[in-house]
Amino acid sequence: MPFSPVSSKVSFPDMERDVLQFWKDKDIFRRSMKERENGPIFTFFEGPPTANGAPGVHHVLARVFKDVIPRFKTMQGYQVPRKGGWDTHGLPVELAVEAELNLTSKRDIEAYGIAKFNEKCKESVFRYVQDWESLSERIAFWVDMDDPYVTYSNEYIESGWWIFSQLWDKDLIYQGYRVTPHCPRCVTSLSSHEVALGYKDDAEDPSVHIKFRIQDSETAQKVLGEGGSPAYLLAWTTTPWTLPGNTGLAVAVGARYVIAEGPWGKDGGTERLILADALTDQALEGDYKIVGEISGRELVGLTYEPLFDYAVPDGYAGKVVAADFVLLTEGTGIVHIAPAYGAEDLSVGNAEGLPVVHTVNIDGAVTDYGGVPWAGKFFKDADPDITADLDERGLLLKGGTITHTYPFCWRCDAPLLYYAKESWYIRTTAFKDRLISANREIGWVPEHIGEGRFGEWLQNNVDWALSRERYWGTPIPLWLCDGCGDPTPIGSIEQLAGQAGLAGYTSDMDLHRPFIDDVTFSCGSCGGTKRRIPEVMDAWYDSGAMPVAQWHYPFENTDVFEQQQMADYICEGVDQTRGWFYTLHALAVLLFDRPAYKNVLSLGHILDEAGEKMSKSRGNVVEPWDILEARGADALRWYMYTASTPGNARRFSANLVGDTVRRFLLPLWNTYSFFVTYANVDGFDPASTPAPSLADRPLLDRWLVSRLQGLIGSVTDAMDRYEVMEATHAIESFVDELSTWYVRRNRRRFWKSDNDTDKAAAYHTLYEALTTISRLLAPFTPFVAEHMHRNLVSTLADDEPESVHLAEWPTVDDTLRDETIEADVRLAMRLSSLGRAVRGRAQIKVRQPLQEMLVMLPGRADRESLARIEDQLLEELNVKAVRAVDDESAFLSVRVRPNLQNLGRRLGGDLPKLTAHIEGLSDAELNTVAARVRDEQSQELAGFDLSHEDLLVDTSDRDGFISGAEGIHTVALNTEITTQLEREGLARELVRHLQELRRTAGLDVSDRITAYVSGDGDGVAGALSDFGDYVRQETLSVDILQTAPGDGATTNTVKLDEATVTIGVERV
RNA sequence: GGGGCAUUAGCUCAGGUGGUUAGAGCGCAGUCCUGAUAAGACUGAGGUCCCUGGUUCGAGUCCAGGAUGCCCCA
Repeated sequence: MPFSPVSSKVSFPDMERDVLQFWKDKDIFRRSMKERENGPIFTFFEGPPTANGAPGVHHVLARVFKDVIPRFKTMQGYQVPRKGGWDTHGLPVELAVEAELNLTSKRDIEAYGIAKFNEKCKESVFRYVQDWESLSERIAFWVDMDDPYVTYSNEYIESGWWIFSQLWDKDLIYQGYRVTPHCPRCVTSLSSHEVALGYKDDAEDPSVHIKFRIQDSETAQKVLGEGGSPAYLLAWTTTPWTLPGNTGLAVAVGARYVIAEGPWGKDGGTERLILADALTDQALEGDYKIVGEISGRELVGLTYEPLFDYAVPDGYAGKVVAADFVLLTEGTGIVHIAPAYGAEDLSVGNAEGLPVVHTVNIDGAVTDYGGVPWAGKFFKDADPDITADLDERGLLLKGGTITHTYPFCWRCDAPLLYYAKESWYIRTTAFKDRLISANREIGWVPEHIGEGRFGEWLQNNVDWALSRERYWGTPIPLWLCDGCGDPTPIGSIEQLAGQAGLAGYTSDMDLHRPFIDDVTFSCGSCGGTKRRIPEVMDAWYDSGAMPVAQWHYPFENTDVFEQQQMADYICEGVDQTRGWFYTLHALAVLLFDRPAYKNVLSLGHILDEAGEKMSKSRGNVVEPWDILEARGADALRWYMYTASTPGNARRFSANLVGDTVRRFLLPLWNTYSFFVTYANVDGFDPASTPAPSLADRPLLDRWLVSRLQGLIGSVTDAMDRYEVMEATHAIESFVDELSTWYVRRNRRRFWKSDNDTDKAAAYHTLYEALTTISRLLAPFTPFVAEHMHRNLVSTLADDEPESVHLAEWPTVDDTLRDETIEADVRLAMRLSSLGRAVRGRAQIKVRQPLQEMLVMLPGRADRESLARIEDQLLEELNVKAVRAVDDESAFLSVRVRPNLQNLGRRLGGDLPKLTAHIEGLSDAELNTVAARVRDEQSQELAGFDLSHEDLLVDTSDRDGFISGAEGIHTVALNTEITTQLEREGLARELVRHLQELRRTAGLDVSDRITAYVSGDGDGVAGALSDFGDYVRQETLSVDILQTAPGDGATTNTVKLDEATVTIGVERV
């Protein structure tokens, strides 16, 4: 027995566990890389997960897509190193530990002790590492986990330092302001997630319209024209406390503004106000008139007197600037800008050179500038004082209150303020154009992300705020002199150790806070002491540094780094667009002037069965382990690949994965099991049974061989384009045709008793298909592919690879392709389907033979095909003859239509003329036209010269005929049943019952029997007299006795053609 | 508020470059097959391709606007 038996009853999870054990025993993963050592390198970057939480289904999604491409490339001969990694730093880790320790603020953390706190963080990040590793193994995600990079290691940090010093040397690091949501009571920044927790819809705030007096200037005169009364810019705000920090006003350049004149002076005198035309009704009351009109563009560049002079630089004049966020739906179309207290304010301010002026301390108290009466008050409490002061000075147009949405601290309920803090930046905007052009070198799947989400993001690039006032992260390697402020960036441990006057350093120290904070050295310029700035890096910096830092470059592994510095392929969820995809890209462009990766697959999110986001709070999270236990990893993987375009969000449930098993894995397995069962019965050994040459094989064999070559081509092509779904869909339809057409149509060839060339051809053909499929499937469903390969290939010959994952990817042999045969079989399938439909409509079951099927085919090629597929149709549809007819007019009416694909472009607007002409033709005329088309002759219609390809001919049923048509093909059945046909039908019926009885009797398929048939009616006797040999042959009956069954027989009573018949079988 | 995606059969989803009668799986109804057999095959019903307008001889497909849902960023 050449092959291990394969039961059609299979537990995929059990089978997979065996395969896993085999991989482990034989070290297949490592060998799959080792054996390609001399192949070209295909570089994959693993985006590191954080192991402080358990992996979920969405991680499985990412990991199976990460896995499939490297497996494919490995089989193509590439060496695909896959270094694993762990992301270990960052705010989420800190927040989890904070919650665990019941700490609620940075003050708490510092009281607890940074060293102890960071120790807890470090412990927590590998809490679920076991889960991650076992899940990865179970789903066959092959990645090197023996030597992963870990972002908290000193080596990794040191590489991060090196990158920092490189950027510093290129003058790409600077200190600036960054606006963050800030709680004045907790004295801490909040993450966006925390901010989202604390919004209140019913916050009541002041709503004030403020007048900014325009300074006299040439520009002002030109814009405003002549006018005696003072002119003001009118702005609106809900945060009067920010007004002392105002350094600019923003307008919309495209909008129309007006000059309104009215009695708005302190003593009722006439004043002129400028505001957006669209908002005059909303903002102004009482008598006023419009005296002029100005475009927003003209306003830009005007200057105005600051409302308060105590905080702004001496002699500073406010500037009118352009901004795209100015709304014309509320306010005045002129927006008050305080760069210290708003993110948009700050970005406009940075772009326009507006100073950042703080008037509130970090604890929320108004700064004491000496003499401000409201100094020291809580910032919100100063609103009335400020408003009153402005009113006093005639700068308040109107005051009031508004109820709107405002964020509060989710912990202490204090109103948040958006507060500009000093922060360290990477000047990515200096490379904006290069970031954009480098992006064009990247292959995005789906394509739209590159131009859309990612491209837009790069277009709107702002400098990367690098520093975090936190604890558990890569310390920023910048030391400043406490005397003169002179900076020293540190690019390596060696450099640090070599500093003069070094203190607090030991060679084996942990580079994290707080230890690194104690390392100081002397300032070369002034003799002062240099201390590290307290901030740590944004954790995204770590992940973006991964191509460099995973190798501890440039301190080690320079050769490896140079080989693998640019990824051929990366893959993550779409949420990484502005995360890892960006930080990789930004650092690569800034450091190396090239993209970090050549191809990127961006995956959509996983939703639950109802289309809702999966989350713990909703309780709709599907556990990957449950599915793996029930259906297996191949099923889960195949579902991920086939269910939807990878970039789209997809719904997910255990049921959907179950469908995959039924639809794909079981038919595949059954085909495999079928082959093995009969190959073992016949002792078929592919090595010792000579393979008949292709020319000696029947048409269906040549079809399958050709079809298989086509499949290899399309799967390879799709995978080269990273179109995983396209590749898997192609395999799916092949397996479907293999199972439902090839195997079904050829079953007899496998179970007949002669061991002839035909049988050898069948075995070899199916064997080649199954072994090729196992290789094509290896990247997608590595388990079932392995099982098939090992059983069908490895065990037979020592020189065959012992694992499918060590085998080579199949390549197309064009000499085996035959388009004609593929067209033949497509036609056979289509005509069979039509024939069955006709039988269904006529209510004549396939078991009943019929005399004749008429087939009307339009093209010469199809008519030639028919001759080659005739025998398939006879058998499949159980008819005695298939006849091609030229003239279907007896049972069909003809329809002629213009071929739009040809004529649309050629005739354009004249097309309706032709359509109308054809519609007006009589049946006879249509038949003439159709006949010419069929003979492939050209003709003239409605004045147009038309070739046979310009017209399409098809048909529809006439009353009283049973026929079926699909597209251009039509079949009709002769439904007359003669006595002979009826007897043959009965014989087949009898065979079926006897076969069933054989099975009930538990007989082996090769057992010979005596059959008994007795009962009333002479139909059966007639059938046996005409078709007794046929029945004997089919049922392996030595004798058919028309008597009551003997004692040893298994019997049954069945209805045969109205008659009741007792049948029996007995082994001889 | 900005950007991106999605919306196609009861459900889950496919549908290069615009082209004739819009497909698959599941479910449903019916039938068949019977040496893959607690499997399998086929047929059928089922569609306002989210809405409105535009471009075009022709729009599920291209353009504009809108609706709903999701994601990212404010």
